[in-house]
Amino acid sequence: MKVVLPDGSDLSVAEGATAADVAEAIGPRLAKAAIAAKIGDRVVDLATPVDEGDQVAILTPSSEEGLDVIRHSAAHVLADAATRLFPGTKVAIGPAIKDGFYYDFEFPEPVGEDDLPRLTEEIQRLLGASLPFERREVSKEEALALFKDEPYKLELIRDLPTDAVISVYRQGEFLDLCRGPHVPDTGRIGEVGLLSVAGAYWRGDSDNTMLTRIYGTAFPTKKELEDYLRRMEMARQRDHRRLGRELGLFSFQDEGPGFPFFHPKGMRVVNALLEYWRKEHLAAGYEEIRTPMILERTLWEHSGHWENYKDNMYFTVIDGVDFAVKPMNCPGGMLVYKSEQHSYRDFPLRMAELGQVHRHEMSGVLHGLFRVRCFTQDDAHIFCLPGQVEDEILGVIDLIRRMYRTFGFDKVHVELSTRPEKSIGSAEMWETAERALAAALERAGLEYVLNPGDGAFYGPKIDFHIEDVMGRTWQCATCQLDFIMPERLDLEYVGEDNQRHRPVMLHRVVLGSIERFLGILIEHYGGALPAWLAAVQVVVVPVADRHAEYAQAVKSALESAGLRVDVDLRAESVSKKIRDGEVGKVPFMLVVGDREVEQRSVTLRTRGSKETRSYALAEAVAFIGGECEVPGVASGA
RNA sequence: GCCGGUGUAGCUCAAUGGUAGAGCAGCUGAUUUGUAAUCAGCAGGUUGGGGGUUCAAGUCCCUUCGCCGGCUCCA
Repeated sequence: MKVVLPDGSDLSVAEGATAADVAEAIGPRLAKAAIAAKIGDRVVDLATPVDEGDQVAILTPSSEEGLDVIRHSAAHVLADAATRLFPGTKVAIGPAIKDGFYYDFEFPEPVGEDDLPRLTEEIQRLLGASLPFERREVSKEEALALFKDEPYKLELIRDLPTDAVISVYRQGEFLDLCRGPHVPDTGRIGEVGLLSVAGAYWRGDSDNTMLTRIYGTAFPTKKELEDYLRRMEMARQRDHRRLGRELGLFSFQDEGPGFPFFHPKGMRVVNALLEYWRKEHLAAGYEEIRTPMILERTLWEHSGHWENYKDNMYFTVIDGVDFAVKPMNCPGGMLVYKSEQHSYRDFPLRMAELGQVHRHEMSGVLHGLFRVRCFTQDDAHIFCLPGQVEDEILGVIDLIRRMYRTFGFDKVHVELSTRPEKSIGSAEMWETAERALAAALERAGLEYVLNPGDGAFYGPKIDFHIEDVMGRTWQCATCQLDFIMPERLDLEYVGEDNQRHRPVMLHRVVLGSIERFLGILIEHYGGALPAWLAAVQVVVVPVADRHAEYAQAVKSALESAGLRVDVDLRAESVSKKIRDGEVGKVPFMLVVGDREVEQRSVTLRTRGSKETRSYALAEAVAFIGGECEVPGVASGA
């Protein structure tokens, strides 16, 4: 009989052959590397028989799918080790995930990070034993009997549809309910490392039991595992919380959990970022407004926030009247809109607001600048005619992509989120809004993923995810279409027909949260921000005290050009000052000594490079000034 | 919020239940330095807060606060 290989060629194999036989027939090296196979779209065990005409691909650990198989198998070995070391342990689930795997357990005694070395040792012993993975298909009754002492497995089995094929895998002493596939034996898993222990609810529901989750990862070779651990360590080195402190940008205090404090250098960066932001928004036809932090409760009741968002809001009482601290800027922006009459001729009206919002996040989710309780949204509300909606969305998409490219975020992936359970407005309104967003995406030629039920409570949204240098993705920009709040807050405009109409409103952010975006940038650049964003752009390094006066003159010249400059007058060696400048991620350092004083010049050293170059002072100011120029469209000046 | 971990000087970390220490940073002084750490000295602490056990607590117990990791990528 014949099977079809991925390159389209046919391969003859004996009747009753398995995927492993196919691998063998292709070549001994492939057979050795093979860990699973793909028949059609199905990933299967190597022991799976193939049929006449099947599309067969052999999986090795070098593919994503192959890695998933070895990691999922590693999870089973972890469960084997855990149940051996801690008798009485109940097992839950253990899938492969991005970059690794986990397994959830209910242990009879507390198990923590300290137990990982023992578990790792046991895993290594099991890997060395090359225990075969044996698959068996069983009836539901048999499955229930096999797992009678495993409450979580029983729950899973009971939830399976009646016609489901139930398979179990055994390796060593460990039997697990599992769809598979797995590697042929534990000797084929490669190198396994356990990473961390954490709590996790059974099925992610906080009403359920808290289980102990052990995270790990597996790679075909020790080298790859070590590379991975090194990359993790690199990401740890780039942690914005650490860099933020070391670079003196911001801090967190016990007195304000989740509320960041920005220090002078942090504000320099924020202000540079906002300068860029304002340039882009001015050019894109936005006006800027600012609305109050605290507004009356009744407003939030009208807008629907009270009903849908009050668990995340902070409240206060002023002169016996209930007020709320704003968690979003839209109602305030809409009051600005309502403060005067509008004509269709005003549209589209683009009102931006760098609005600081407060949201009561659960204490356990706070995380540096990434998840805070107080942040600045680069918000805007666009009021327009129904017929202008698509063009406005396209304009927003264009602005988002242009601004992201400035930071090297060239890859963007897009999601369209639809009506959530908790929401307001009629079904028709939602349908119209969802269709409009989809249409704009089609016109922009952007591919997107549908994310049902993840929209805001007042309307569907398009989310933009960026990818940083370490391959992590972040949702930042969002563009939401809202027919509902204009209705609830009774917004109007006078149309061409001299009648009153309801405007359509778009909510959108580009950077999302200024604080979070800064955190992303810090990690993306490893603290070495582009010169235009750097808190200190230039350090002037006098060689000896007698050069201090000239160094100050150099500083003044640079500052006159609008640059952020420090001069290092400490009685330290040049080497020490250079080192501190490098550690401080300063883009440019200017060394001035006898030579420079005499020639009215400077010697420039650029961050990360040992090479130096001499400039006349005026040339240096022009050059560095150019390098530090805030990007963006020319403001016309 | 929940589970686990953790909390010692500004930072990174030491200290069998028995006198709280080091490096860096800071300050003072000396040094005047040419591209990633000059030398010396000084100062720095209610060991997160509160309570308890003990002759004795940084260390053990309780409680509270902060921080760190995690809380469906579904056998």
